[in-house]
Amino acid sequence: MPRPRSLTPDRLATATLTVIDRDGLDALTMRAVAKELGMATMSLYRYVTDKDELEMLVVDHVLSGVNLAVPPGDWRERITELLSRVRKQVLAHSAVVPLLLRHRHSVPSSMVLIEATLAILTDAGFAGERRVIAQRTIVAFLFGMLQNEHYGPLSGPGTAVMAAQERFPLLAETAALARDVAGDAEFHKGLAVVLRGLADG
Amino acid sequence: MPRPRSLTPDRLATATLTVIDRDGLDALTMRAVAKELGMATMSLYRYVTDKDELEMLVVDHVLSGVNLAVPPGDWRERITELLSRVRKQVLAHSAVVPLLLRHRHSVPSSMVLIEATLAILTDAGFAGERRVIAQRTIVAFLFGMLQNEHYGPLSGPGTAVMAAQERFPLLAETAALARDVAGDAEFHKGLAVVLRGLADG
DNA sequence: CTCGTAGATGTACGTTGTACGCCTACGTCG
DNA sequence: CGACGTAGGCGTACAACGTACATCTACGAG
Repeated sequence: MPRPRSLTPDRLATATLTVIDRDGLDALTMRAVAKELGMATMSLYRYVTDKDELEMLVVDHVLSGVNLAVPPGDWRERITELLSRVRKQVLAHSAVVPLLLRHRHSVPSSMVLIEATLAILTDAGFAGERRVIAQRTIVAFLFGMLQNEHYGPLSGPGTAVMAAQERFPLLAETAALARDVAGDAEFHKGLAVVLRGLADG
Repeated sequence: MPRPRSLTPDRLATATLTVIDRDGLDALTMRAVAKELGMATMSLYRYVTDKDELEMLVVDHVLSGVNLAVPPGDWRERITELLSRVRKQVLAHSAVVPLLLRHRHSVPSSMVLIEATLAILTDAGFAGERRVIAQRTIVAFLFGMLQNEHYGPLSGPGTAVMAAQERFPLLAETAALARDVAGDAEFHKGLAVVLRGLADG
């Protein structure tokens, strides 16, 4: 009846994502988002109950950008395609990774994502507890790997430090090798391991 | 020469962990830790440069509690034993999980843990890039699964919500099944999948 | 006993999330 | 077409946080 809303959840999520992408996660404050939208800080609270809900909006927005319609084919290729799309979408906004890890269980789009994964698995003959384990293992790998890539990329300084550790010879040797492994290759080869294990189970 | 230090890093980490275990992660403030130690807030800064370093101290302390001397035997059993110990140790302080995810790449004890894993893998004949992938995949699984268990345990309310989703039939069916899967079983069966995939590679 | 050094502390400031109360613009109804 | 009630928008204010800074103090070495 009264004054209409001037913001959509999507617009709010987009503005928040803009702030994060431009200035980093530390710069994500209610004041910064409000300024980005050209409105007063407290006005945001007409749309979210607190900052956590704003963060969930962003996470949901990012995950919603993934195209879930993977072409038919071998189930392993389909899972690989789906997860690659998620990874690509996430890496396009890498500063949101910490938020993703925290809120992925609470956003609607993650249910959509899980349903898509389960559809592929079901098509491939997975059922019952075996499907539960498959689903959870795949998701654990996906987000574990995103975490690896975000906090400790093989090409990053951490690997260099490890390569110089005389106290840990295997670590040093492995880290030296790892510096030449691209993130893409790491992800796909790791995923291949998981999928092979699923196929043989 | 002058006044000796009254705190060891270990004592600082223990006090911090006490606060976290007792009052939760939100209650982790410099003031709370100082009170726990019976000293002034600013005194902590003689031992850490900022709060992040305090958090790393805790993470390192927790991971250091893992006994890395796994008995000889089949490499898959050895990896399973090692990861189970890490998991057990972490679940004994489950409120630190978010800190663990954030800081695990920056603490010394994680290098020790990686070295131990690499030793088992090397014994089993893993080498070169294959060992790099194996290591990273195992770690991704471990922390991805801990994340799963912490933020969205199969026995938790999230699963109940999913089981009631009419819009997502597969999700609902799978979630209903999942409620009966214990965390232990989930972890071990998922790990078995990963290890099988590694063996066949 | 004295002294220099580094540990311990108290105060204070800037930043954050957000509770609260007021003002205002709009859709609806007379 | 005008008055009204409702919900959106906003400004102020506050408590809690991390931590910079200046000061005081207790100890080991001489």
